[in-house]
Amino acid sequence: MTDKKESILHAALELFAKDGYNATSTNRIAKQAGVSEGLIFRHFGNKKGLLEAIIKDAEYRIGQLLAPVVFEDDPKKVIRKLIELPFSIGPSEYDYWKLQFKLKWEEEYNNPDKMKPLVDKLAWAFAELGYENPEKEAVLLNQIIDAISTEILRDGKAAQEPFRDFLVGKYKV
Amino acid sequence: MTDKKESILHAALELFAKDGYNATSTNRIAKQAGVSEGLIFRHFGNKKGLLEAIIKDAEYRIGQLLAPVVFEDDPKKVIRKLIELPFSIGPSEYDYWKLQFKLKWEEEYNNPDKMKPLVDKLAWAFAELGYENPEKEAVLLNQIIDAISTEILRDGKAAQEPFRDFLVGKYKV
DNA sequence: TACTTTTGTAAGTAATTACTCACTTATTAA
DNA sequence: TTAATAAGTGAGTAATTACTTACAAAAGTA
Repeated sequence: MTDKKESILHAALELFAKDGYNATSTNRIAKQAGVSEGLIFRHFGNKKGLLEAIIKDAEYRIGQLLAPVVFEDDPKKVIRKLIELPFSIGPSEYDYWKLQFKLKWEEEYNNPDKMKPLVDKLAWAFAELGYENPEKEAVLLNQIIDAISTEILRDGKAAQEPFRDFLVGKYKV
Repeated sequence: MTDKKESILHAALELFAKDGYNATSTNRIAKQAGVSEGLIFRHFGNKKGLLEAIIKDAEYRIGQLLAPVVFEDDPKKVIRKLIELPFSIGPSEYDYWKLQFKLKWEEEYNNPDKMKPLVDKLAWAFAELGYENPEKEAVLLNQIIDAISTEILRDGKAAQEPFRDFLVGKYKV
């Protein structure tokens, strides 16, 4: 991976996350990356190819972030770690998440099964803890974390901070 | 409101909800509405003006939908009615909701206080029912309903149906 | 060294974009 | 009836779009 190729990926991620895929022209990406516009097409074929490269990257990073939850063996800790997850995201990763959430509404790039390993692990944890409907509890908590992450990305961590303890208390983890 | 003006609003809503604001050209809107492109600008000034007219309309409809919850006086019924709300949305209203959710990520049109009256009512209901943290419970349930609505818009009601009873049971309403 | 491949650029391209303008037709008001 | 306003059209426009191409520099390889 050359420096300029990385510049393109970085600039495009930032702009796609801020303004959206369609509202971002390859011209602006090239300018922000400090490269010629043609280089985008040399490296990624077309604009969609650039988006797909970014998505691949984002999925890898999200996988890395979820790993400590999915590979945790103590059911209580599984739940606690997930609740704390959105608060542990560094601002440098914000753009990856923002793009991820925006793409949820672009049918072509929405992959509902992406979170399945996590939800499965949660269901296991809730089952271990004797919950009556572990699968539904799992989906529900996953949705809650999703919603909190959304709020954090929009308004920052501070406003959501009280929720961490509230949830930890509610689930007794 | 003339017929053609309404055609424009209807076509634009459909296309904005499906493909997004930026990916929808005024040319396509005019074609789908069966009017000349110039008429869009006669009625709405510019493309943004058209979007704003649709948003105004959508906010009114969402207000109408929330009214039965906000003006309910029995705290248990407040919660129950909110849980059942996303399942009572008619498919004819789907486009309004889809657009609403998509715009959440366009900073210019995101209005976080839109749901405040609802969350306040929920907080009141939870307080009446003796919950320890009524405000947080309110925000949490609001987020859950938000997430369920999102899923319904993407995959249909059927897949989310089991959650209605699950939540009604969980909140004992 | 000499040759090949990769990386990079600048100047194009045709198509599409949001929007304007001169004009006609319909509706309303005096 | 007539005058004024509103609704509607179709053919423009300049700017922007994603993408191409011809070519040069750099890097890798023998």
